[in-house]
Amino acid sequence: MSEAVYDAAALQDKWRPVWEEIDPFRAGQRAGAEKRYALTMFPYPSGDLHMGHAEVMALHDIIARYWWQRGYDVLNPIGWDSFGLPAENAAIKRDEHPKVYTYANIETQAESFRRYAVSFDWSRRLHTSDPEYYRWTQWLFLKFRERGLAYRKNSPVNWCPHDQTVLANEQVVGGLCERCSAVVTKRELNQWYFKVTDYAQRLLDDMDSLADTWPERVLAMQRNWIGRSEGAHVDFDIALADGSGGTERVTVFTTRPDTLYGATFMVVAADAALAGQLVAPEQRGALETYLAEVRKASDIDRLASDRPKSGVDLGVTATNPLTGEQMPVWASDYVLADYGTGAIMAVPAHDQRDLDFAREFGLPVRRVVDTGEENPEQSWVATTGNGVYVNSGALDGLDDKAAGIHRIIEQLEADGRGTGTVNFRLRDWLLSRQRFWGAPIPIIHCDTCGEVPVPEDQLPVVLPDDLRGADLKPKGVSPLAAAESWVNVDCPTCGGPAKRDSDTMDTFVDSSWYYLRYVSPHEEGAPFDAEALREWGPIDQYVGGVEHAILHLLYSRFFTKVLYDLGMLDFTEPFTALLNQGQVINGGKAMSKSLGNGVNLGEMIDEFGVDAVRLTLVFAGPPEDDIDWADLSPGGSLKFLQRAWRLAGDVASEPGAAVQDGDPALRKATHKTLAEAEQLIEGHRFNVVVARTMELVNATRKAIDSGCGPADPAVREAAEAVAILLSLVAPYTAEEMWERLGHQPTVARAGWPSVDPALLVEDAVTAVVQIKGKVKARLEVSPSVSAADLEQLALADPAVQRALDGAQIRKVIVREPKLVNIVV
RNA sequence: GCCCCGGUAGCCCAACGGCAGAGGCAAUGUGCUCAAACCACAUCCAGUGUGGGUUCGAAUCCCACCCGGGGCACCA
Repeated sequence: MSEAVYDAAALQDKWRPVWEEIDPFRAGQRAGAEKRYALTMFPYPSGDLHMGHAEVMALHDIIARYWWQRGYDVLNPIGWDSFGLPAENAAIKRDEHPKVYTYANIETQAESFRRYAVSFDWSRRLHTSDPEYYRWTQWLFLKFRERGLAYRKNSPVNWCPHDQTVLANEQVVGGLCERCSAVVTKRELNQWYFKVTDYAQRLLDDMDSLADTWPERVLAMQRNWIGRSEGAHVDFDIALADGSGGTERVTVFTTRPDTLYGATFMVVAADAALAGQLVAPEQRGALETYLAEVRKASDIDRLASDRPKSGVDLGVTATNPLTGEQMPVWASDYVLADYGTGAIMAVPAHDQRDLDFAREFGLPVRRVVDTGEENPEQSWVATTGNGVYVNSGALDGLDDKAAGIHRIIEQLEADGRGTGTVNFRLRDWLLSRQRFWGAPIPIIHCDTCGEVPVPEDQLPVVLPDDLRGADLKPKGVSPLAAAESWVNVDCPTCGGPAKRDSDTMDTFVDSSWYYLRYVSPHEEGAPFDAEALREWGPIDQYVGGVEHAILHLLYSRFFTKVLYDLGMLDFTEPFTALLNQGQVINGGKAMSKSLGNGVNLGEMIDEFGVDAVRLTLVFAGPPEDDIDWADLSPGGSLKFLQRAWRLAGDVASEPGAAVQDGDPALRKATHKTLAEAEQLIEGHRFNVVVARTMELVNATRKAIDSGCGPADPAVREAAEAVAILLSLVAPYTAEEMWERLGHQPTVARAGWPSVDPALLVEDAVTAVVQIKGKVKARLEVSPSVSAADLEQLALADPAVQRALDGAQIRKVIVREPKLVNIVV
C-alpha cells in the first residue's frame, strides 16, 4: 500500500501549471457542439477575494464544469467592473491615480481566481476601465441619445453629500446612500438620464418568459420597483388669481376615478413648478416659506409615515369636471413632484393620506362609497374597499368598483375631460456622476452649436492620466471640470472654443452590457460581433448576488431591449436563467470589520486547501440559502476529500478493465449516483450531489475492505465516477485521483460517464403494507410485481393478518411495487 | 401596512402526496496505539412551528395564526 499522503497545497502547486499548459476551458474549441454561456457577475476590484466570491464562484463553476463534462462548448468568461468610487477614494488618500489601485487589485484577484481554479476562459478577460472597453460604453451612450433615450433635464435629484455626487433612484435605500449610508438630500441639477420609463411595460411583460428560470423573489422585486398602476388622467380647470381671469388646465393621475364625486380639494406637489404657477399673489409668501421648510427636510424625514400632514392653501379654486363643483387647491409635500402629474384630486373619504390632510386643515370629507364600515367623516379611517356608490350621480346604487371606474373613464373621455391611463413608479435612470473614475460622457458643450456629440472616430474620450490625489477630491462638480487641458476643446461642428461634459457615467452603465462584449472581447469595429453573439447569446445561466435584483439586472434588461430595437441583437432578455447565491455569514451575522467576525478566505485556503473550502461552501446547504460559517466544517470536508483520494490509490485493476464483470451491487450504486447527480445538478441542488458522492465513496470503501475487493473492476468504475463528480467541486483532488487511476490530465475534460439504464433497475424492492396509513409489514418483491399479486401477498402476510384481526376490509389501495394500504 | 422566502434530531441539512433520515458536524463507544492524534467501525438523537381542512395516506396540498429573514412603502 502506498505511503503517499494527501497534501492540498502540494496538489495545488502540482496541477496549476499543468492546467495552464493544457488550457482546457477556452471557449469555441468544440466544433459542432452545442454552445452554452455561463456567466458569474463580474467582481469589483476592491482588495482580494473574500468568502462571498469564494461561494459564488464555487457554485457557478459546478455548472460550467458540468457542461464541459456533458460535451457542450462552454463560454465562461471573467472580467472586472473596474470603474468606481473606492479606487478614487484610495487614490485621494494615497496621492496617486485611481488606475494604480484598480489594476493592482485586479492582478491580486486574478491570481486568487487562478489558484481557486475557476474554469474561466482567461483569453476573454476585460476591464470596464480600459479605454478599449469604455470607448464602446460611450458609443452606446451616443446611440441611445440618437434614439432619444438619453437626454438632459433639470430636476431635483438625489445628492449624496459624502460622496459628493448625484445618485439614481435605485441607489437610494431608505433615504440613505446605498454605498456609504449618508443621508441623501435633494438638489436641483441639470443631468443626463436614460429613458428607461419608455420600456417599463416591456420590462414588466417580458418577465413572464423568466417565470420558471428566475427566482420568484427577484421578479417580485422588479415588479414592485416598476410599480405599474392603472387609473385615469382627469383634467381640472383652475381659475387663476392673477387678475387675468384666465384658467389653467391641470391634469391629475388617480387610480380611483370612480371616487371623483368625493373629491373635495386638490393638492399639488409643493416642490413642483406648477405650485408656483398657480399660487395666488397673496399666498406666494406663504408658499415660499413652506417650500423652504420642505427643502430642508431630508428623505429620511419624509419617510416617517406618522409625520403630521403639512401644506399651504394656494388661494385658487379648481372645478370638478363632472359636477362643476369648486374646490380649493393646496400645495403639500405628501404629493410627489415626479410621480404621476405631480398633482392629485383629494378624496379624503377613501384615501387615508387625503383624510389625514383634510383633518389637519379642516377640509370637507364626503363619502361616495358605502362599504358598510363606519363613515370616514366620523371614524377618520378612510375606506378603500368595494361598496355601494352614494352621492355619485349616475353611479348611485352600483356596487362594482371595476364597473364604476370603467364608467367614469368613459364619461370623462366622452367629455374630453380625461382619459384612462397607466402610470409607473419607475423613474428614468439618472446616469451622470460628478466623479472622476468612470467613463466620460462623450458630449461637447459649445456656446454656438449647443450640445454636440463627440464624433465616433474621436472615441474614446480618454480620462486624463495626470490627475492624482488632491486633484480628485470631491467638490460637488466633477474633478474633470478643473482639468483645463482636458475640458477645453474645439467644437467638432464649428471649430470654436467649447468644453467637454465633465461628468462621468454611473458605473452601472458599464456593467449593463459587459456580457455582450465577452463574445468578442477584442473586436475593434463594434461593441461586439453580432455573429459571435448569435452563436453564444443569450446567457444560459447567470449566477450572482440578490443585491443586484433591481439595479444591475433591471438596467441590463433595459439595455438588451434597446439594442434589440437598434437591430444589434436577436434576443430581448439577456439572462435566460438566474441563480442567486445566499450570503456567507458568521455566527448569525454578516461578516464585518466592526464586528470582527470576518473569516479570511486566504487563511482558510492555507489551512484546508482550495478544494476543501469549495466543498464546504457547496455542501453547506441549498445555494440560494444564507450559510453560516460557524455551522460549517472545512476540516470535515478535508477528511472526505482524503477518503475519496485514498480510494484512487487502492484501486488494483488496470484502466479499461472489463467493467461488465464487476460487482453488480457496487455498479448499481455508481450508476444510480450518476443518474441522480444529473438531475440534481440541473436543479441546482449541489449540496445533495455532494451527499450522494459521499455515499458512493462510503460504498466503495466498503467494497474494497469487506466486499468484492480492490481488484474488482466495479471498484475502478466507482472511483472514476467519484473523480468525475469531484471534478466539478474539488478540481485538484479530482485531478490527482485521475492520475492515480492511470489517466492523463485532465479529468475536467474526461466526459460524463454514460449511465447504463439496466443498472438502474432494482432486483427487488421493499414494499410496505400499511393499515390505515400505519406500516404493519414489509415485503421483498420484484419491481415488476402486478397490483393483484402484490395485494394477495400483502393480505397473506402473517403480520398483516394479525394486525387485521378479522376486521372488515373496506378498500385496498395498491401502488405497486412500493406500497399497499388497507382501509378497514 | 403590503408582497416574497423559510421553520424537520444538539447543529447544518435530505425526503416524486406513500417506511420521517441520504450525507455531514458534534457527542458516545469499540478497534488500531505505550499513549494521543489520525484512521476504521458502531451507537445515540426529531415525528416535521401551532391549529384546522382535503386525502385511504400530509413534512409535502389548502386555510388561519406564530416565529425568523428579505423586499416595498405618503407612488394618488
